[in-house]
Amino acid sequence: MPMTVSAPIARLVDLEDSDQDAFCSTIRSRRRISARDDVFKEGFASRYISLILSGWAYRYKQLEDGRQQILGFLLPGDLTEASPVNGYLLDHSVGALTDLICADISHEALATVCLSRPAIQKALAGEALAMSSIQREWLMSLGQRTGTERLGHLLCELYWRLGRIGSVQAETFTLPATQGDLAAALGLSTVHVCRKFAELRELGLVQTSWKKVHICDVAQLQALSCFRPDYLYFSEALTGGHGWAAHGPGRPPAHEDDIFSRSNVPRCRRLRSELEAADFSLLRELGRSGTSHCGAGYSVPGAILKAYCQSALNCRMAALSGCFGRNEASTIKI
Amino acid sequence: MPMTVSAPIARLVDLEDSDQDAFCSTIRSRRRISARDDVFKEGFASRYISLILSGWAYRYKQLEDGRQQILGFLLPGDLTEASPVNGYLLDHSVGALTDLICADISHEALATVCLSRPAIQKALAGEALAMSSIQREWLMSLGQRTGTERLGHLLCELYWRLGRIGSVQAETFTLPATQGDLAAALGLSTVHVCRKFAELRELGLVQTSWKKVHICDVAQLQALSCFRPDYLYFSEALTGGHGWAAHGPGRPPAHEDDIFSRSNVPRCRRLRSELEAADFSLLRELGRSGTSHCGAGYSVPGAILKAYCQSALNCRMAALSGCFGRNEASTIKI
DNA sequence: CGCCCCTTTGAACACGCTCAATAACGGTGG
DNA sequence: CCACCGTTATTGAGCGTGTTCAAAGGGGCG
Repeated sequence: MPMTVSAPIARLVDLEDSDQDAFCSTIRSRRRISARDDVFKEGFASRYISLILSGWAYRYKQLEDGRQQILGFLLPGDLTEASPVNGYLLDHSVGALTDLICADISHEALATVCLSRPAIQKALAGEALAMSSIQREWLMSLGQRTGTERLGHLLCELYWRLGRIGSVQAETFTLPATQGDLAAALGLSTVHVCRKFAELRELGLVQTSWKKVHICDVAQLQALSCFRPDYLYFSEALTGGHGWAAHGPGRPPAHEDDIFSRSNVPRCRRLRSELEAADFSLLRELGRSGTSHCGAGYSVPGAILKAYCQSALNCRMAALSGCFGRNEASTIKI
Repeated sequence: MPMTVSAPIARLVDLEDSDQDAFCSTIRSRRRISARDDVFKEGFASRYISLILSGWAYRYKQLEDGRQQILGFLLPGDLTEASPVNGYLLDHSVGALTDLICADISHEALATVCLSRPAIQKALAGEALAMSSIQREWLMSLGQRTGTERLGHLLCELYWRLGRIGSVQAETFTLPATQGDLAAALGLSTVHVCRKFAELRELGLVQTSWKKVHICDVAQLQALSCFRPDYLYFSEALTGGHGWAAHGPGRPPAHEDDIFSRSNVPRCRRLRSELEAADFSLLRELGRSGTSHCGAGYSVPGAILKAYCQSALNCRMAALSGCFGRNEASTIKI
């Protein structure tokens, strides 16, 4: 079966090729879902399990009066459910945070494969364990952690989970969730999430720009949030790996074939607003100054700028590195 | 295998006799655990699953600085885990809220039985589903519900779950958790739980006395708490049964062979403090007044008093009905 | 009888919320 | 290239829910 399917699941569960093939054979069809549409709706009977191939989704529940709680985020490679039980009524909905592509797996096919492939059965049980564990950690957050800790903890969780699937570069990742979404997840108001983001920024722990989050000091952010990666059940975490180092260089870069690429298009205005006078003098050294179509600015070879950003000499600019297109050879105009 | 084992599991999962026997054959040993001791400790490898035979337990997690969050309550008939995955490190602890008796089940034996008994496999999957669903509902509570709603919702959850196993009589159940425990579960302070209990009492929705909770108006309490029993995955709930009526008369009374019986010993002082002048005149009609060993008081045949209380003519006294010993023939001295 | 745990109550305070206004940004159509 | 629109982010002020600290009372249990 197609590469694009086996890639996400391979990252998640360490299956052999033959098991991966068996798993992929259970896929019935693929769906493309628009951002903010529902993948599954509460109250409906569960008819199949979906594997997220690209994009983000979120589990949520709603009260009659409209209050909404996000119960967890689903990243590429995640399953909407981890046990092939057919027909029960869903107690929560799953919505698409971004446009997304997912593969639908019938319960029956998966159950059958589980019988002949104990490795898959075990992988699913492990998935269920991890999902459940993350839910418990969220309970811990909502019940005991302060606003700052909650936000920091969520960022750490996403940092690790995204790192696992190769979607963190230079300590920076894309966060398609709005502050309103984060508020619904953290049990806070939108305004408060904004303030807590500002606090983390002032502490020098994170930097944000246009749906990108840069973690300046992972260790310190984790300490502040009482975050310990054990509960995610990553082998890297258990063997003492720490942060980026554990999933960095060795892995292939993320295969961004989803809608994220849309927000990767560099926008002149956005980039320029992030830069200060000091940065422009540095840029002048890197490239050749000139006048771009965005007005007065600088044309810098993408590869050079990217290398410069990733050197992390300038922390704030590193946060921008994710904004550049994948084609490093092209010239970036700023 | 012994009745005392099959009874709780039979209530939980609707298994045939032969399946129940198979399930019971997986039980390795029984343990007796003192209140506030741990059944399982976070960080240790999972070596077996425990079935609670009597008493209450609770899942919890702790932060380094001591903050503690209760993640859920385990009632008689509940399993500490619902998937026979061996050897992973536990991400949370399970503590004994009361003295408790539990049966230990080895992962291997259970996994083997699951292969030959699909009904058991399915029952376990259903258990996992229900546990997970309750966790999600708790996330909803902690994230979105106000203090009053949270407390009300928890009481409703316990009312239904206890009713399912026959531990609710006359809309009244034993609640061994202290207000401090409830606070740790609801993400509130002990003081606030106390105040919210007072609020529910003033609203005439519940009544409390010595570890007993009486729900005066289930429907109204559920409405106040945005509680809908669907998520518990009880067939009674799904078929439209409502409250006590669904699990009442037909079922055998709870077999209270646990430490709850300790708090069932009627204490003169306690009972008398709950009564008012009007009650004493009623008591005089029911029994014969006299002088008990607790000072001036009344001797009332237990059966008569119990019947009186259960008639629910006097709501407040109904709350006391659970305080009487099981031997209805004996005379209660008040 | 005395100790200790649990509950209850009061007062001051803080975290987080609501309301409201403004700014920033992306997308769209002219 | 620009103006406009809807969404998202930011900031301020006032307020309310829930917290902390402290003290007193009730009840079980040794």
